[in-house]
Amino acid sequence: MNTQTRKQRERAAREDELLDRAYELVCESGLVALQMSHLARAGEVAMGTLYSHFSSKEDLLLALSVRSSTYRIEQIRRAVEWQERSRMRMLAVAMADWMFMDAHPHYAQIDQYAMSEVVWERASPQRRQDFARSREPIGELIHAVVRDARACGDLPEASFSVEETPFGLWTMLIGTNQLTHAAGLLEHFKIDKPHQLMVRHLTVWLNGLEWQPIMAPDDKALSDNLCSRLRTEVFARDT
Amino acid sequence: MNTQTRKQRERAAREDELLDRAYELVCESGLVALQMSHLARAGEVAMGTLYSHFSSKEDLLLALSVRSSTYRIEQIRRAVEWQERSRMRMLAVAMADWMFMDAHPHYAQIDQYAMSEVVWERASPQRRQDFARSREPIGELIHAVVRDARACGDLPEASFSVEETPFGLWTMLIGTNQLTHAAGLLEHFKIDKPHQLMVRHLTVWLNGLEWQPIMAPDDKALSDNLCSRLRTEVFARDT
DNA sequence: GCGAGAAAATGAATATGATTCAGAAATTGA
DNA sequence: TCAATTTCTGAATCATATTCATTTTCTCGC
Repeated sequence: MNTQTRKQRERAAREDELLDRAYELVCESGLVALQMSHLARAGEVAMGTLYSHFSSKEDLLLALSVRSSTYRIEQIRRAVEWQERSRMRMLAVAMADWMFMDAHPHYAQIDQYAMSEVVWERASPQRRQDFARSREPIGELIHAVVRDARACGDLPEASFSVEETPFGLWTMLIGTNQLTHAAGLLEHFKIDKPHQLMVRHLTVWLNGLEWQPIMAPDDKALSDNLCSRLRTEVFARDT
Repeated sequence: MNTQTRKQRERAAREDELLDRAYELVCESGLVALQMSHLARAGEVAMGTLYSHFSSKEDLLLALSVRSSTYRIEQIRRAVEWQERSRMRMLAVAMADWMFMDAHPHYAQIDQYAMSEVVWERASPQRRQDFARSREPIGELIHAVVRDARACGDLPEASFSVEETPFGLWTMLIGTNQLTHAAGLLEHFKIDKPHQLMVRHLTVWLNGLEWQPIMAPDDKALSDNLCSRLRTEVFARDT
């Protein structure tokens, strides 16, 4: 435990502190209004120090997105560890993500913005790699569910590799999130509750994969029931 | 045909001209490098004139996205008018969109960026409405396919309304596009050809809807065949 | 504990680029 | 033709991200 590491730890702690402050600022006045000088003031550091942590504003935003992974992972882990059949757990993963975004709309917004090429390209390569790595555990958790499902025969062997299987879920989650952020657009197309609708389409998709037990996508009671069970059994006592 | 309308037409023509130039600039040096002053120079107008057309840079970007609708619609119309069973046409819609994005990656990028809250919020309310309206025909085209499918019994009556039915397709398209723009991320998760993979997941989803005739998602030959038939029969002689 | 050298922090100055607006030019209508 | 109105102009302004010459703090051999 030499000096070097202590310094590094302190530095990491401050970076975390700065990200906390940045997130607070976003919550207070919105992502559009986030300014580096405000963050420097809020974090009680000079501009130069701020820039020694984040190579650009975009780098900071991607760092925020990296940070959100921790919370997401925690939610998803609970969903995956639920004592239920694999298909329910898969659906729970989607709900976990949704509940995360519902509880932290600003993270949802930042995540979406960070993945636009404009931000992605201006962030440092290091940060981009951090981002990819920070999401790895989510992949692993979900892949484990796929493997379980295959092992117990709930999910037939298909041409999809384990890695390819969750792609449909992933794109629906991201697509729904993106549509949600264009205020007024979904209303225009008579889409009322995008997340609920997404869950129904996920049910359709799971049926298409022949993931047992097959469910009726119009079983609203089941979906509501699942949702409330998740809230009480899996995500109890959360923010 | 009084003076007023002629003037309005001229104004609209210039706006179109400016959008042409803006798109060219994006193609030449990228979205990140797009500058209002460059556009003013390229379009041979003063800054003030530029701002009389677009209330902000973000407004311009959303206008570009609106403009891309025209091209998208043309592609999708062809797909929808294809002389095939409804399910094939639905898949063709997705491919049309993909082919559009493949042929115009910069529009794909702009569309995605424009739908981030940061851009969306800073664009004028008028432009946002224009955007929603510009996408309406796409909705109508797709809804027509759903109605056809229902009418001829290819798609069973389900709890989804006609408007709700394409949501799964829509989110997969948007989600795939977004993931594609975060360079390196998909590679990190061992996803090789996102668009092809998306088509396979769409097949799964269509199967889940019980949209006849049911197809095997792993039928690579079929997917490739569909793709090449589309190219020759539907989108022949395109950019 | 002391001081030279290295590392880190500072924030005023700079740079970039979006946006404005007072005046110039063009158009309209009597 | 010309006063009123509309449109256009681009230099000036403003907002902010980013830099870097100085100052401060830390490290370590003596």
